[in-house]
Parts: sequence; structure tokens; C-alpha cells
Amino acid sequence: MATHAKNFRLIHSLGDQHIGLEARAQADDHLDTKVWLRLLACSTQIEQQVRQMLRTRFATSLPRFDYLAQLDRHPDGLRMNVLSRYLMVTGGNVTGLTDQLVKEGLVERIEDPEDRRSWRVALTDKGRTEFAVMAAEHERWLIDLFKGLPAASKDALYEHLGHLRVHLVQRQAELDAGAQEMHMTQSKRGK
Amino acid sequence: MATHAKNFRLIHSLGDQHIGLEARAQADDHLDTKVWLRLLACSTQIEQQVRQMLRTRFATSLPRFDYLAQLDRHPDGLRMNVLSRYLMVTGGNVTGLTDQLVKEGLVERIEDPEDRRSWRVALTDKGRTEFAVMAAEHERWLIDLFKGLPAASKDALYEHLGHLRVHLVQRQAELDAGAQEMHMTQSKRGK
DNA sequence: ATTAAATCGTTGACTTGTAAAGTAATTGAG
DNA sequence: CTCAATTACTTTACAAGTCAACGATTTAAT
Repeated sequence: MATHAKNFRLIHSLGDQHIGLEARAQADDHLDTKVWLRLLACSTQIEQQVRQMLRTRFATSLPRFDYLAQLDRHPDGLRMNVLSRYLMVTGGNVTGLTDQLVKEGLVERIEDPEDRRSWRVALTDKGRTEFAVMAAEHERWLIDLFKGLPAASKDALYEHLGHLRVHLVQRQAELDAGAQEMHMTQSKRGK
Repeated sequence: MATHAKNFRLIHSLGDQHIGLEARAQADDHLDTKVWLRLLACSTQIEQQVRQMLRTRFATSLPRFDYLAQLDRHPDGLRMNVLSRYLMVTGGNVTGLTDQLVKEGLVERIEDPEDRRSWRVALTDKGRTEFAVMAAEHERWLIDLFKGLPAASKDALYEHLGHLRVHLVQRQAELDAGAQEMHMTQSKRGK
């Protein structure tokens, strides 16, 4: 059957040198590099599928979905500042997304009485309702995507990605601290 | 010391509900969703750092680096078609990147005598030389980034991400086959 | 109390990505 | 052989991200 033949060719190709972004990882690459490329390949592939589904099913995008998801966790709203850190994007980007979502009536900007520079963004009722629908379906997509992967693999991935996450946050903090240190010594040099 | 205090706060916050994109994963989310969000968070975080380094050290970007990396693996060049699949981006995007890299003299378009629709792109000598420098440093960054993560975690990640990758390719093939099937039955409906 | 520095959100110029439509060349069914 | 479908790349319009510079406000050092 055609289906089977195609599957076979694709699966078999995993034994070869070419599997997308990972192609550049070969025997001569360091393990760290190989882990990173494999991580990136998995992430990109899932991302593409989720993006596609959000577009076709809800005429929306992953960044918008992530934005709403963060606000959904914070019924009192978030300062744009904080939101940009959670989303791991720059402030300018959050400004743009906020403009869109406000225009669509899913989100509102609320003045912060304590700091007049600052805005707080929060879901509107409409935003909360629409997000709930999308989130439910989003979860079904993922369950379907992972269906057939052994539970042990999922557990192991969850576990070890957790370690990696902690490690990365630590490294980031070390870097930030180093930059901070450098900045301070530079400031005091004039004394 | 300020450094220590800052580190402590950041690391400690991992026990709380907020660690970036992963914030939206909580107890009520399905394991599959949590694995995905954690994967995405790790991937994004590493990506940001690599992007930053490529920019400050080499005034270039991750997409350009990935593009050159693919060509470096293929001394005879690649059809743009194939390259876009390896990079997991659309053809239009490859056209744009190619234009840039050709203008910068890192890459050349070569006519394909067998198919006049088609181009083959390959590294120039300059491109090959410059890429070698970047690739070496890129690897050092990653080694540094992963330094301190237990080797066992790296191995486990590499292993399990491999399973995930195979699984995703299979699922994708099933989807494609399904779409193909549907397309065929539609075509034959007129018979 | 003054003022320098840091912070908050916005803006603008630019890059990178997508989707959809277009052009040109190739393939294949009848 | 012919013509319809497919394929390869390009183009266009737009979404989403970056960085750097800016005005307004707050913080903090003197």
C-alpha cells in the first residue's frame, strides 16, 4: 500500500544522515551540540503543527495563544514588563501584540495607580471565554500528537528537561550576575 | 553578596509557579502538554543565547548559520527545494536568505542542467572558511552552556529526544498519508 | 531638594518567517 | 502528442520578532 511505502521510506531515513535541522549533527560534533540540535528539531516540528492548527481552526497564532495563556493564569492581570519576561520576548513585541488583542476585544489595558509609567493587561470576559475553548482543543492536539509514545519516554523527557531548565536558569543568572558585576566596577572606576 | 542573592532568588523561583513559558503548565494540564511546554521553554532559552552570541560575535543570525551549516554538510550543494525541507522553513524564506548570502558572497546559485526550473546552492570558498570559524565557536558556546549538567542527563536527553523525533516523523507521515489518501479519493470521485 | 540614573512602555527600522498567488518548466494520462 | 497537473522557485503582503533610541516617570545618591 502506498501509505506503508511512504512511511517506511521516511522512518528508514532516520537511520541516514538527514533528519532536518539535525542533519548538521554528526559523529564529529560534541554531545552538547547534538543534544541542542535534536532539541531544536523536536521543538520546531511540534511548533509547526500547533501553529498550523491554531491558524486553521481558530484563525490565530501561537504568540497570541501564549499571550492569552499567561493572562489566563493571572486573573488580576500582569504588568507588560513582567509579561514580556514570561513570554521570553522583548517589550516592543508585547506592545504590538497587546495593541492587536485590545483591538480584538480579548484583552484590556488597565492603568496602574501606583506607577504612572506602567500598564496592567488583563483578559476581558470575551478573552477568557475564547481562550478556554482554544486551550481545551490545544490539549487534545498534543495528546494526539504524543499518542503512541511510551509513557516512560514522556516521563523521562519531562524529568530531564526539568533538570536542563534549572541548569539553564542557573547559567543565565551567573551570566547576568557577571554582567552586573562588570557594570558596577565600570561605574566606580571614576572614583 | 549581591550576586549570590540574585542567584538565590532566581533559582528558588523554580519551585514556584512561574518559570517563563512553562508558567501555563500546572497540575491540571495533561502530561503531554507539560512535556511540550517544558521542551519549548528549554529550546527558546538556548536559542536566545545562541542568537545573541551570533549577533555580537559575528554580526549574523541563527537562520543564516543554519543555512550555511546545511550547505557545509553538502559540498556539492543542495537544491533549494531540499534545503527548505532540511531547514523546516518555506521556500519563500529560502529565496530571501539565498539572495542575502549570495550578495555577501558566502553562497552561490548554480544552474541545474537537468532541470531548468531548479537551482543548486553551494558554499563559496569564502563561505566555507567563514562558517568553519563560526561553527567552532558555536560549539564552544554550547559546551559552556551545558557545563555542569550531569553527563547522565545529557545522555538521557539525547536518547529520549531521539525517540520523540522518530515518533513525530511517524505521526507526520501518517498525517501526510491521510491527506494524500483524501486527495486521491477526491480526484477519483468523478469516475 | 536636586539631579543623575534606572525603569516602563512606545516607536521605528530591520530581519525572519508564513501563506497565497504567479511564472516557468517538467511530467504523465489518455 | 497534447494538455492538465505538478513541481521549483519567486514575489507580495503581512505577522512577529529583534534592537536601539525616545519621552515620561520613578528611584536614589548627594
